[in-house]
Amino acid sequence: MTADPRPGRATAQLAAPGAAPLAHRVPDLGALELLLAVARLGSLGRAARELGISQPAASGRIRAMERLLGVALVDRSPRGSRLTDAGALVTDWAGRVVEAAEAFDAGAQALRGRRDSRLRVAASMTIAEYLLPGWLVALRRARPDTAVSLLAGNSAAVAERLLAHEADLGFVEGTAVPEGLDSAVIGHDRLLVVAAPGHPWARRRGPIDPGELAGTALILREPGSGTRQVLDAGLAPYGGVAEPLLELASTTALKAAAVSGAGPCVLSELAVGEELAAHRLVKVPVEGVRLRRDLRAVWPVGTRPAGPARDLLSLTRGALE
Amino acid sequence: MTADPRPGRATAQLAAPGAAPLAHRVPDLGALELLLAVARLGSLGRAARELGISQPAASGRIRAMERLLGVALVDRSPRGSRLTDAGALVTDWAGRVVEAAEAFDAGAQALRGRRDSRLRVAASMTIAEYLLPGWLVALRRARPDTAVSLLAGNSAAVAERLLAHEADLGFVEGTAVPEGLDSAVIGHDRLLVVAAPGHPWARRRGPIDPGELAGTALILREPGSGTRQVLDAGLAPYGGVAEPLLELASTTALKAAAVSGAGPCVLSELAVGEELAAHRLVKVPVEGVRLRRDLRAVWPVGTRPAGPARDLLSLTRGALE
DNA sequence: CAGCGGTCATAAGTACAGGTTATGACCTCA
DNA sequence: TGAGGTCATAACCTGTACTTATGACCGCTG
Repeated sequence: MTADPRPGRATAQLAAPGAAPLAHRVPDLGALELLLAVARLGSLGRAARELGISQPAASGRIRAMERLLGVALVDRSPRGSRLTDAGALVTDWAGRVVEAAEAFDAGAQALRGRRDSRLRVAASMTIAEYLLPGWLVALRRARPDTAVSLLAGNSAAVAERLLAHEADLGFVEGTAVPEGLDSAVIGHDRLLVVAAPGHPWARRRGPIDPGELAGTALILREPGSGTRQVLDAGLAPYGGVAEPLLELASTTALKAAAVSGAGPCVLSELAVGEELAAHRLVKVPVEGVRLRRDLRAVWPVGTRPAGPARDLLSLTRGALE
Repeated sequence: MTADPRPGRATAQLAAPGAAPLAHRVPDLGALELLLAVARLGSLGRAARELGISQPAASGRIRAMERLLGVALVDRSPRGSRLTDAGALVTDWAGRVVEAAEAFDAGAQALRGRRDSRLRVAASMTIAEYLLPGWLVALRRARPDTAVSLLAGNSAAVAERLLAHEADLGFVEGTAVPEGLDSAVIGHDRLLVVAAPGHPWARRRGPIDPGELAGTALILREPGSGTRQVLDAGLAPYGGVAEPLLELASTTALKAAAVSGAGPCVLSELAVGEELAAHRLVKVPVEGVRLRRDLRAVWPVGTRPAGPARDLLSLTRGALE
């Protein structure tokens, strides 16, 4: 991924908010996990046992977390521990962090997976980034001993792996299905125009029209990337996209630039769920242009997905609109 | 928070998947933050400087993370570091964890907030749990030096604080606006029926009807809680809700029980976004009954929200459907 | 009432992860 | 060729989080 072309600028704004690194103000994952266990089991000792640590360790960790947050989290009594009101809130927030960490873990395990793993998945970047981790968490719950390996690349690479029998199931986005593959549409992905809440476009009343979009300098992925192709095609009738404001090579960099207020940006709705919910980015409605593509599961013609591949495929069905 | 009434059972299933605690398989928050900084800045040294640590520390941490994940994450070159393909994937997953941690931090800071803070917010549990952290992250970006304090309770408690001038802005869910308060609807919340993917209801073709829902033993919040009231009211024409399968006092416990397959469960759509996306729970369509309530911002009559309260209020507008 | 089984807290000792500074190797560019 | 950037290695330090051992408290039960 290319470095941000203007290192100092966008960066400073992003790094500003907390000053001190996040890690010093947020308990570590172990502590959050422990808190969830305490909430669920109603006892420090039992929670400790579940996580494989001693009771005093658990006691100390919770206390450290309470000191860090400056709030009592659990009411200790001689017959168990219950969450305080504040503890209930904190526990829910902790749950979201742990869920994200589980998705991370599921993805990481698949990434590390050896060549001889049971289920070998090849997926396009967008799907691998935003959808697969969730599916893998679900798959691991359903089939705990399925080892998955993951290879991420573009459509051509996915097709190549499948046809070489180096992957059992593939996922691609885009309009055309590569030669030699059967496919099933499992969902759709729309491109959104988003901007920081402070940007003029965020305050507009009505939607913008394609001509205006085409005439504005945007923050975009590099030409040739999936999202860029869809945008180019969609805006071709209106003169094509204008010279980009910035061209970045990763979705993360794109979002960081947009959040920092560099300008409006176009990317997959899958990539910005969190940012929209947290109101760090705002959706800008666009009228009269359909920026949308299919998400497909693919496999070599003839070989109906079976076993774990079939399980994973059925998980993805109906998971999306 | 009530402890899970059947400690061993539901627990074992939940704890099973990874065996080893998550924290040992996922890098800590500091490492994830560092990785994001490297991705953004294109250099280990610069990332280290941004986080206030030395360059060798950053180098070592990234290396430790690569060893943990078993994958090369960055390509080091004498003129900077770029992410590998795998690194780009991991960085995106890391971004989601860090985002969740930021929301946690924003909430925690507000919770700890002293009485004399600038903006004092009182909110109902559901809003405090699922929406406020995101808004606070956004608010901190817009107004970095606004200190916020948060008090969570039921509608009556929120009203009390506002009328006693111990809070500047409140958020409540439910149909009736407490006496003496002005309000603005900022969104809606629907109750969903959800079940584990393995549950029979998850495989149904058509929607279930209210009579069947009323006749089935469900996992519910305790009577008197906001979600329970809405459900009771909605199902009253059909004979009211059946004797619950389980009655739990926290949303987290509810979800844990449902995920573990104990049975279908009814809760706010706000609470299950993650679980639905990860396919750990499945939405069960219900026909002919409207389980929905308004989410409102409230303040004492006469006192139009001003200053930071006004900022926060405007953030919430249009953030939801 | 004594004693058992459960809770949590405290204390003392150890191990290691992550930090530091100092230094060196490598590349690029003026 | 030397200056300025990159990253890696080495030796050392420190604090955190763990361990085990113990004690205080509560409630149930014989």
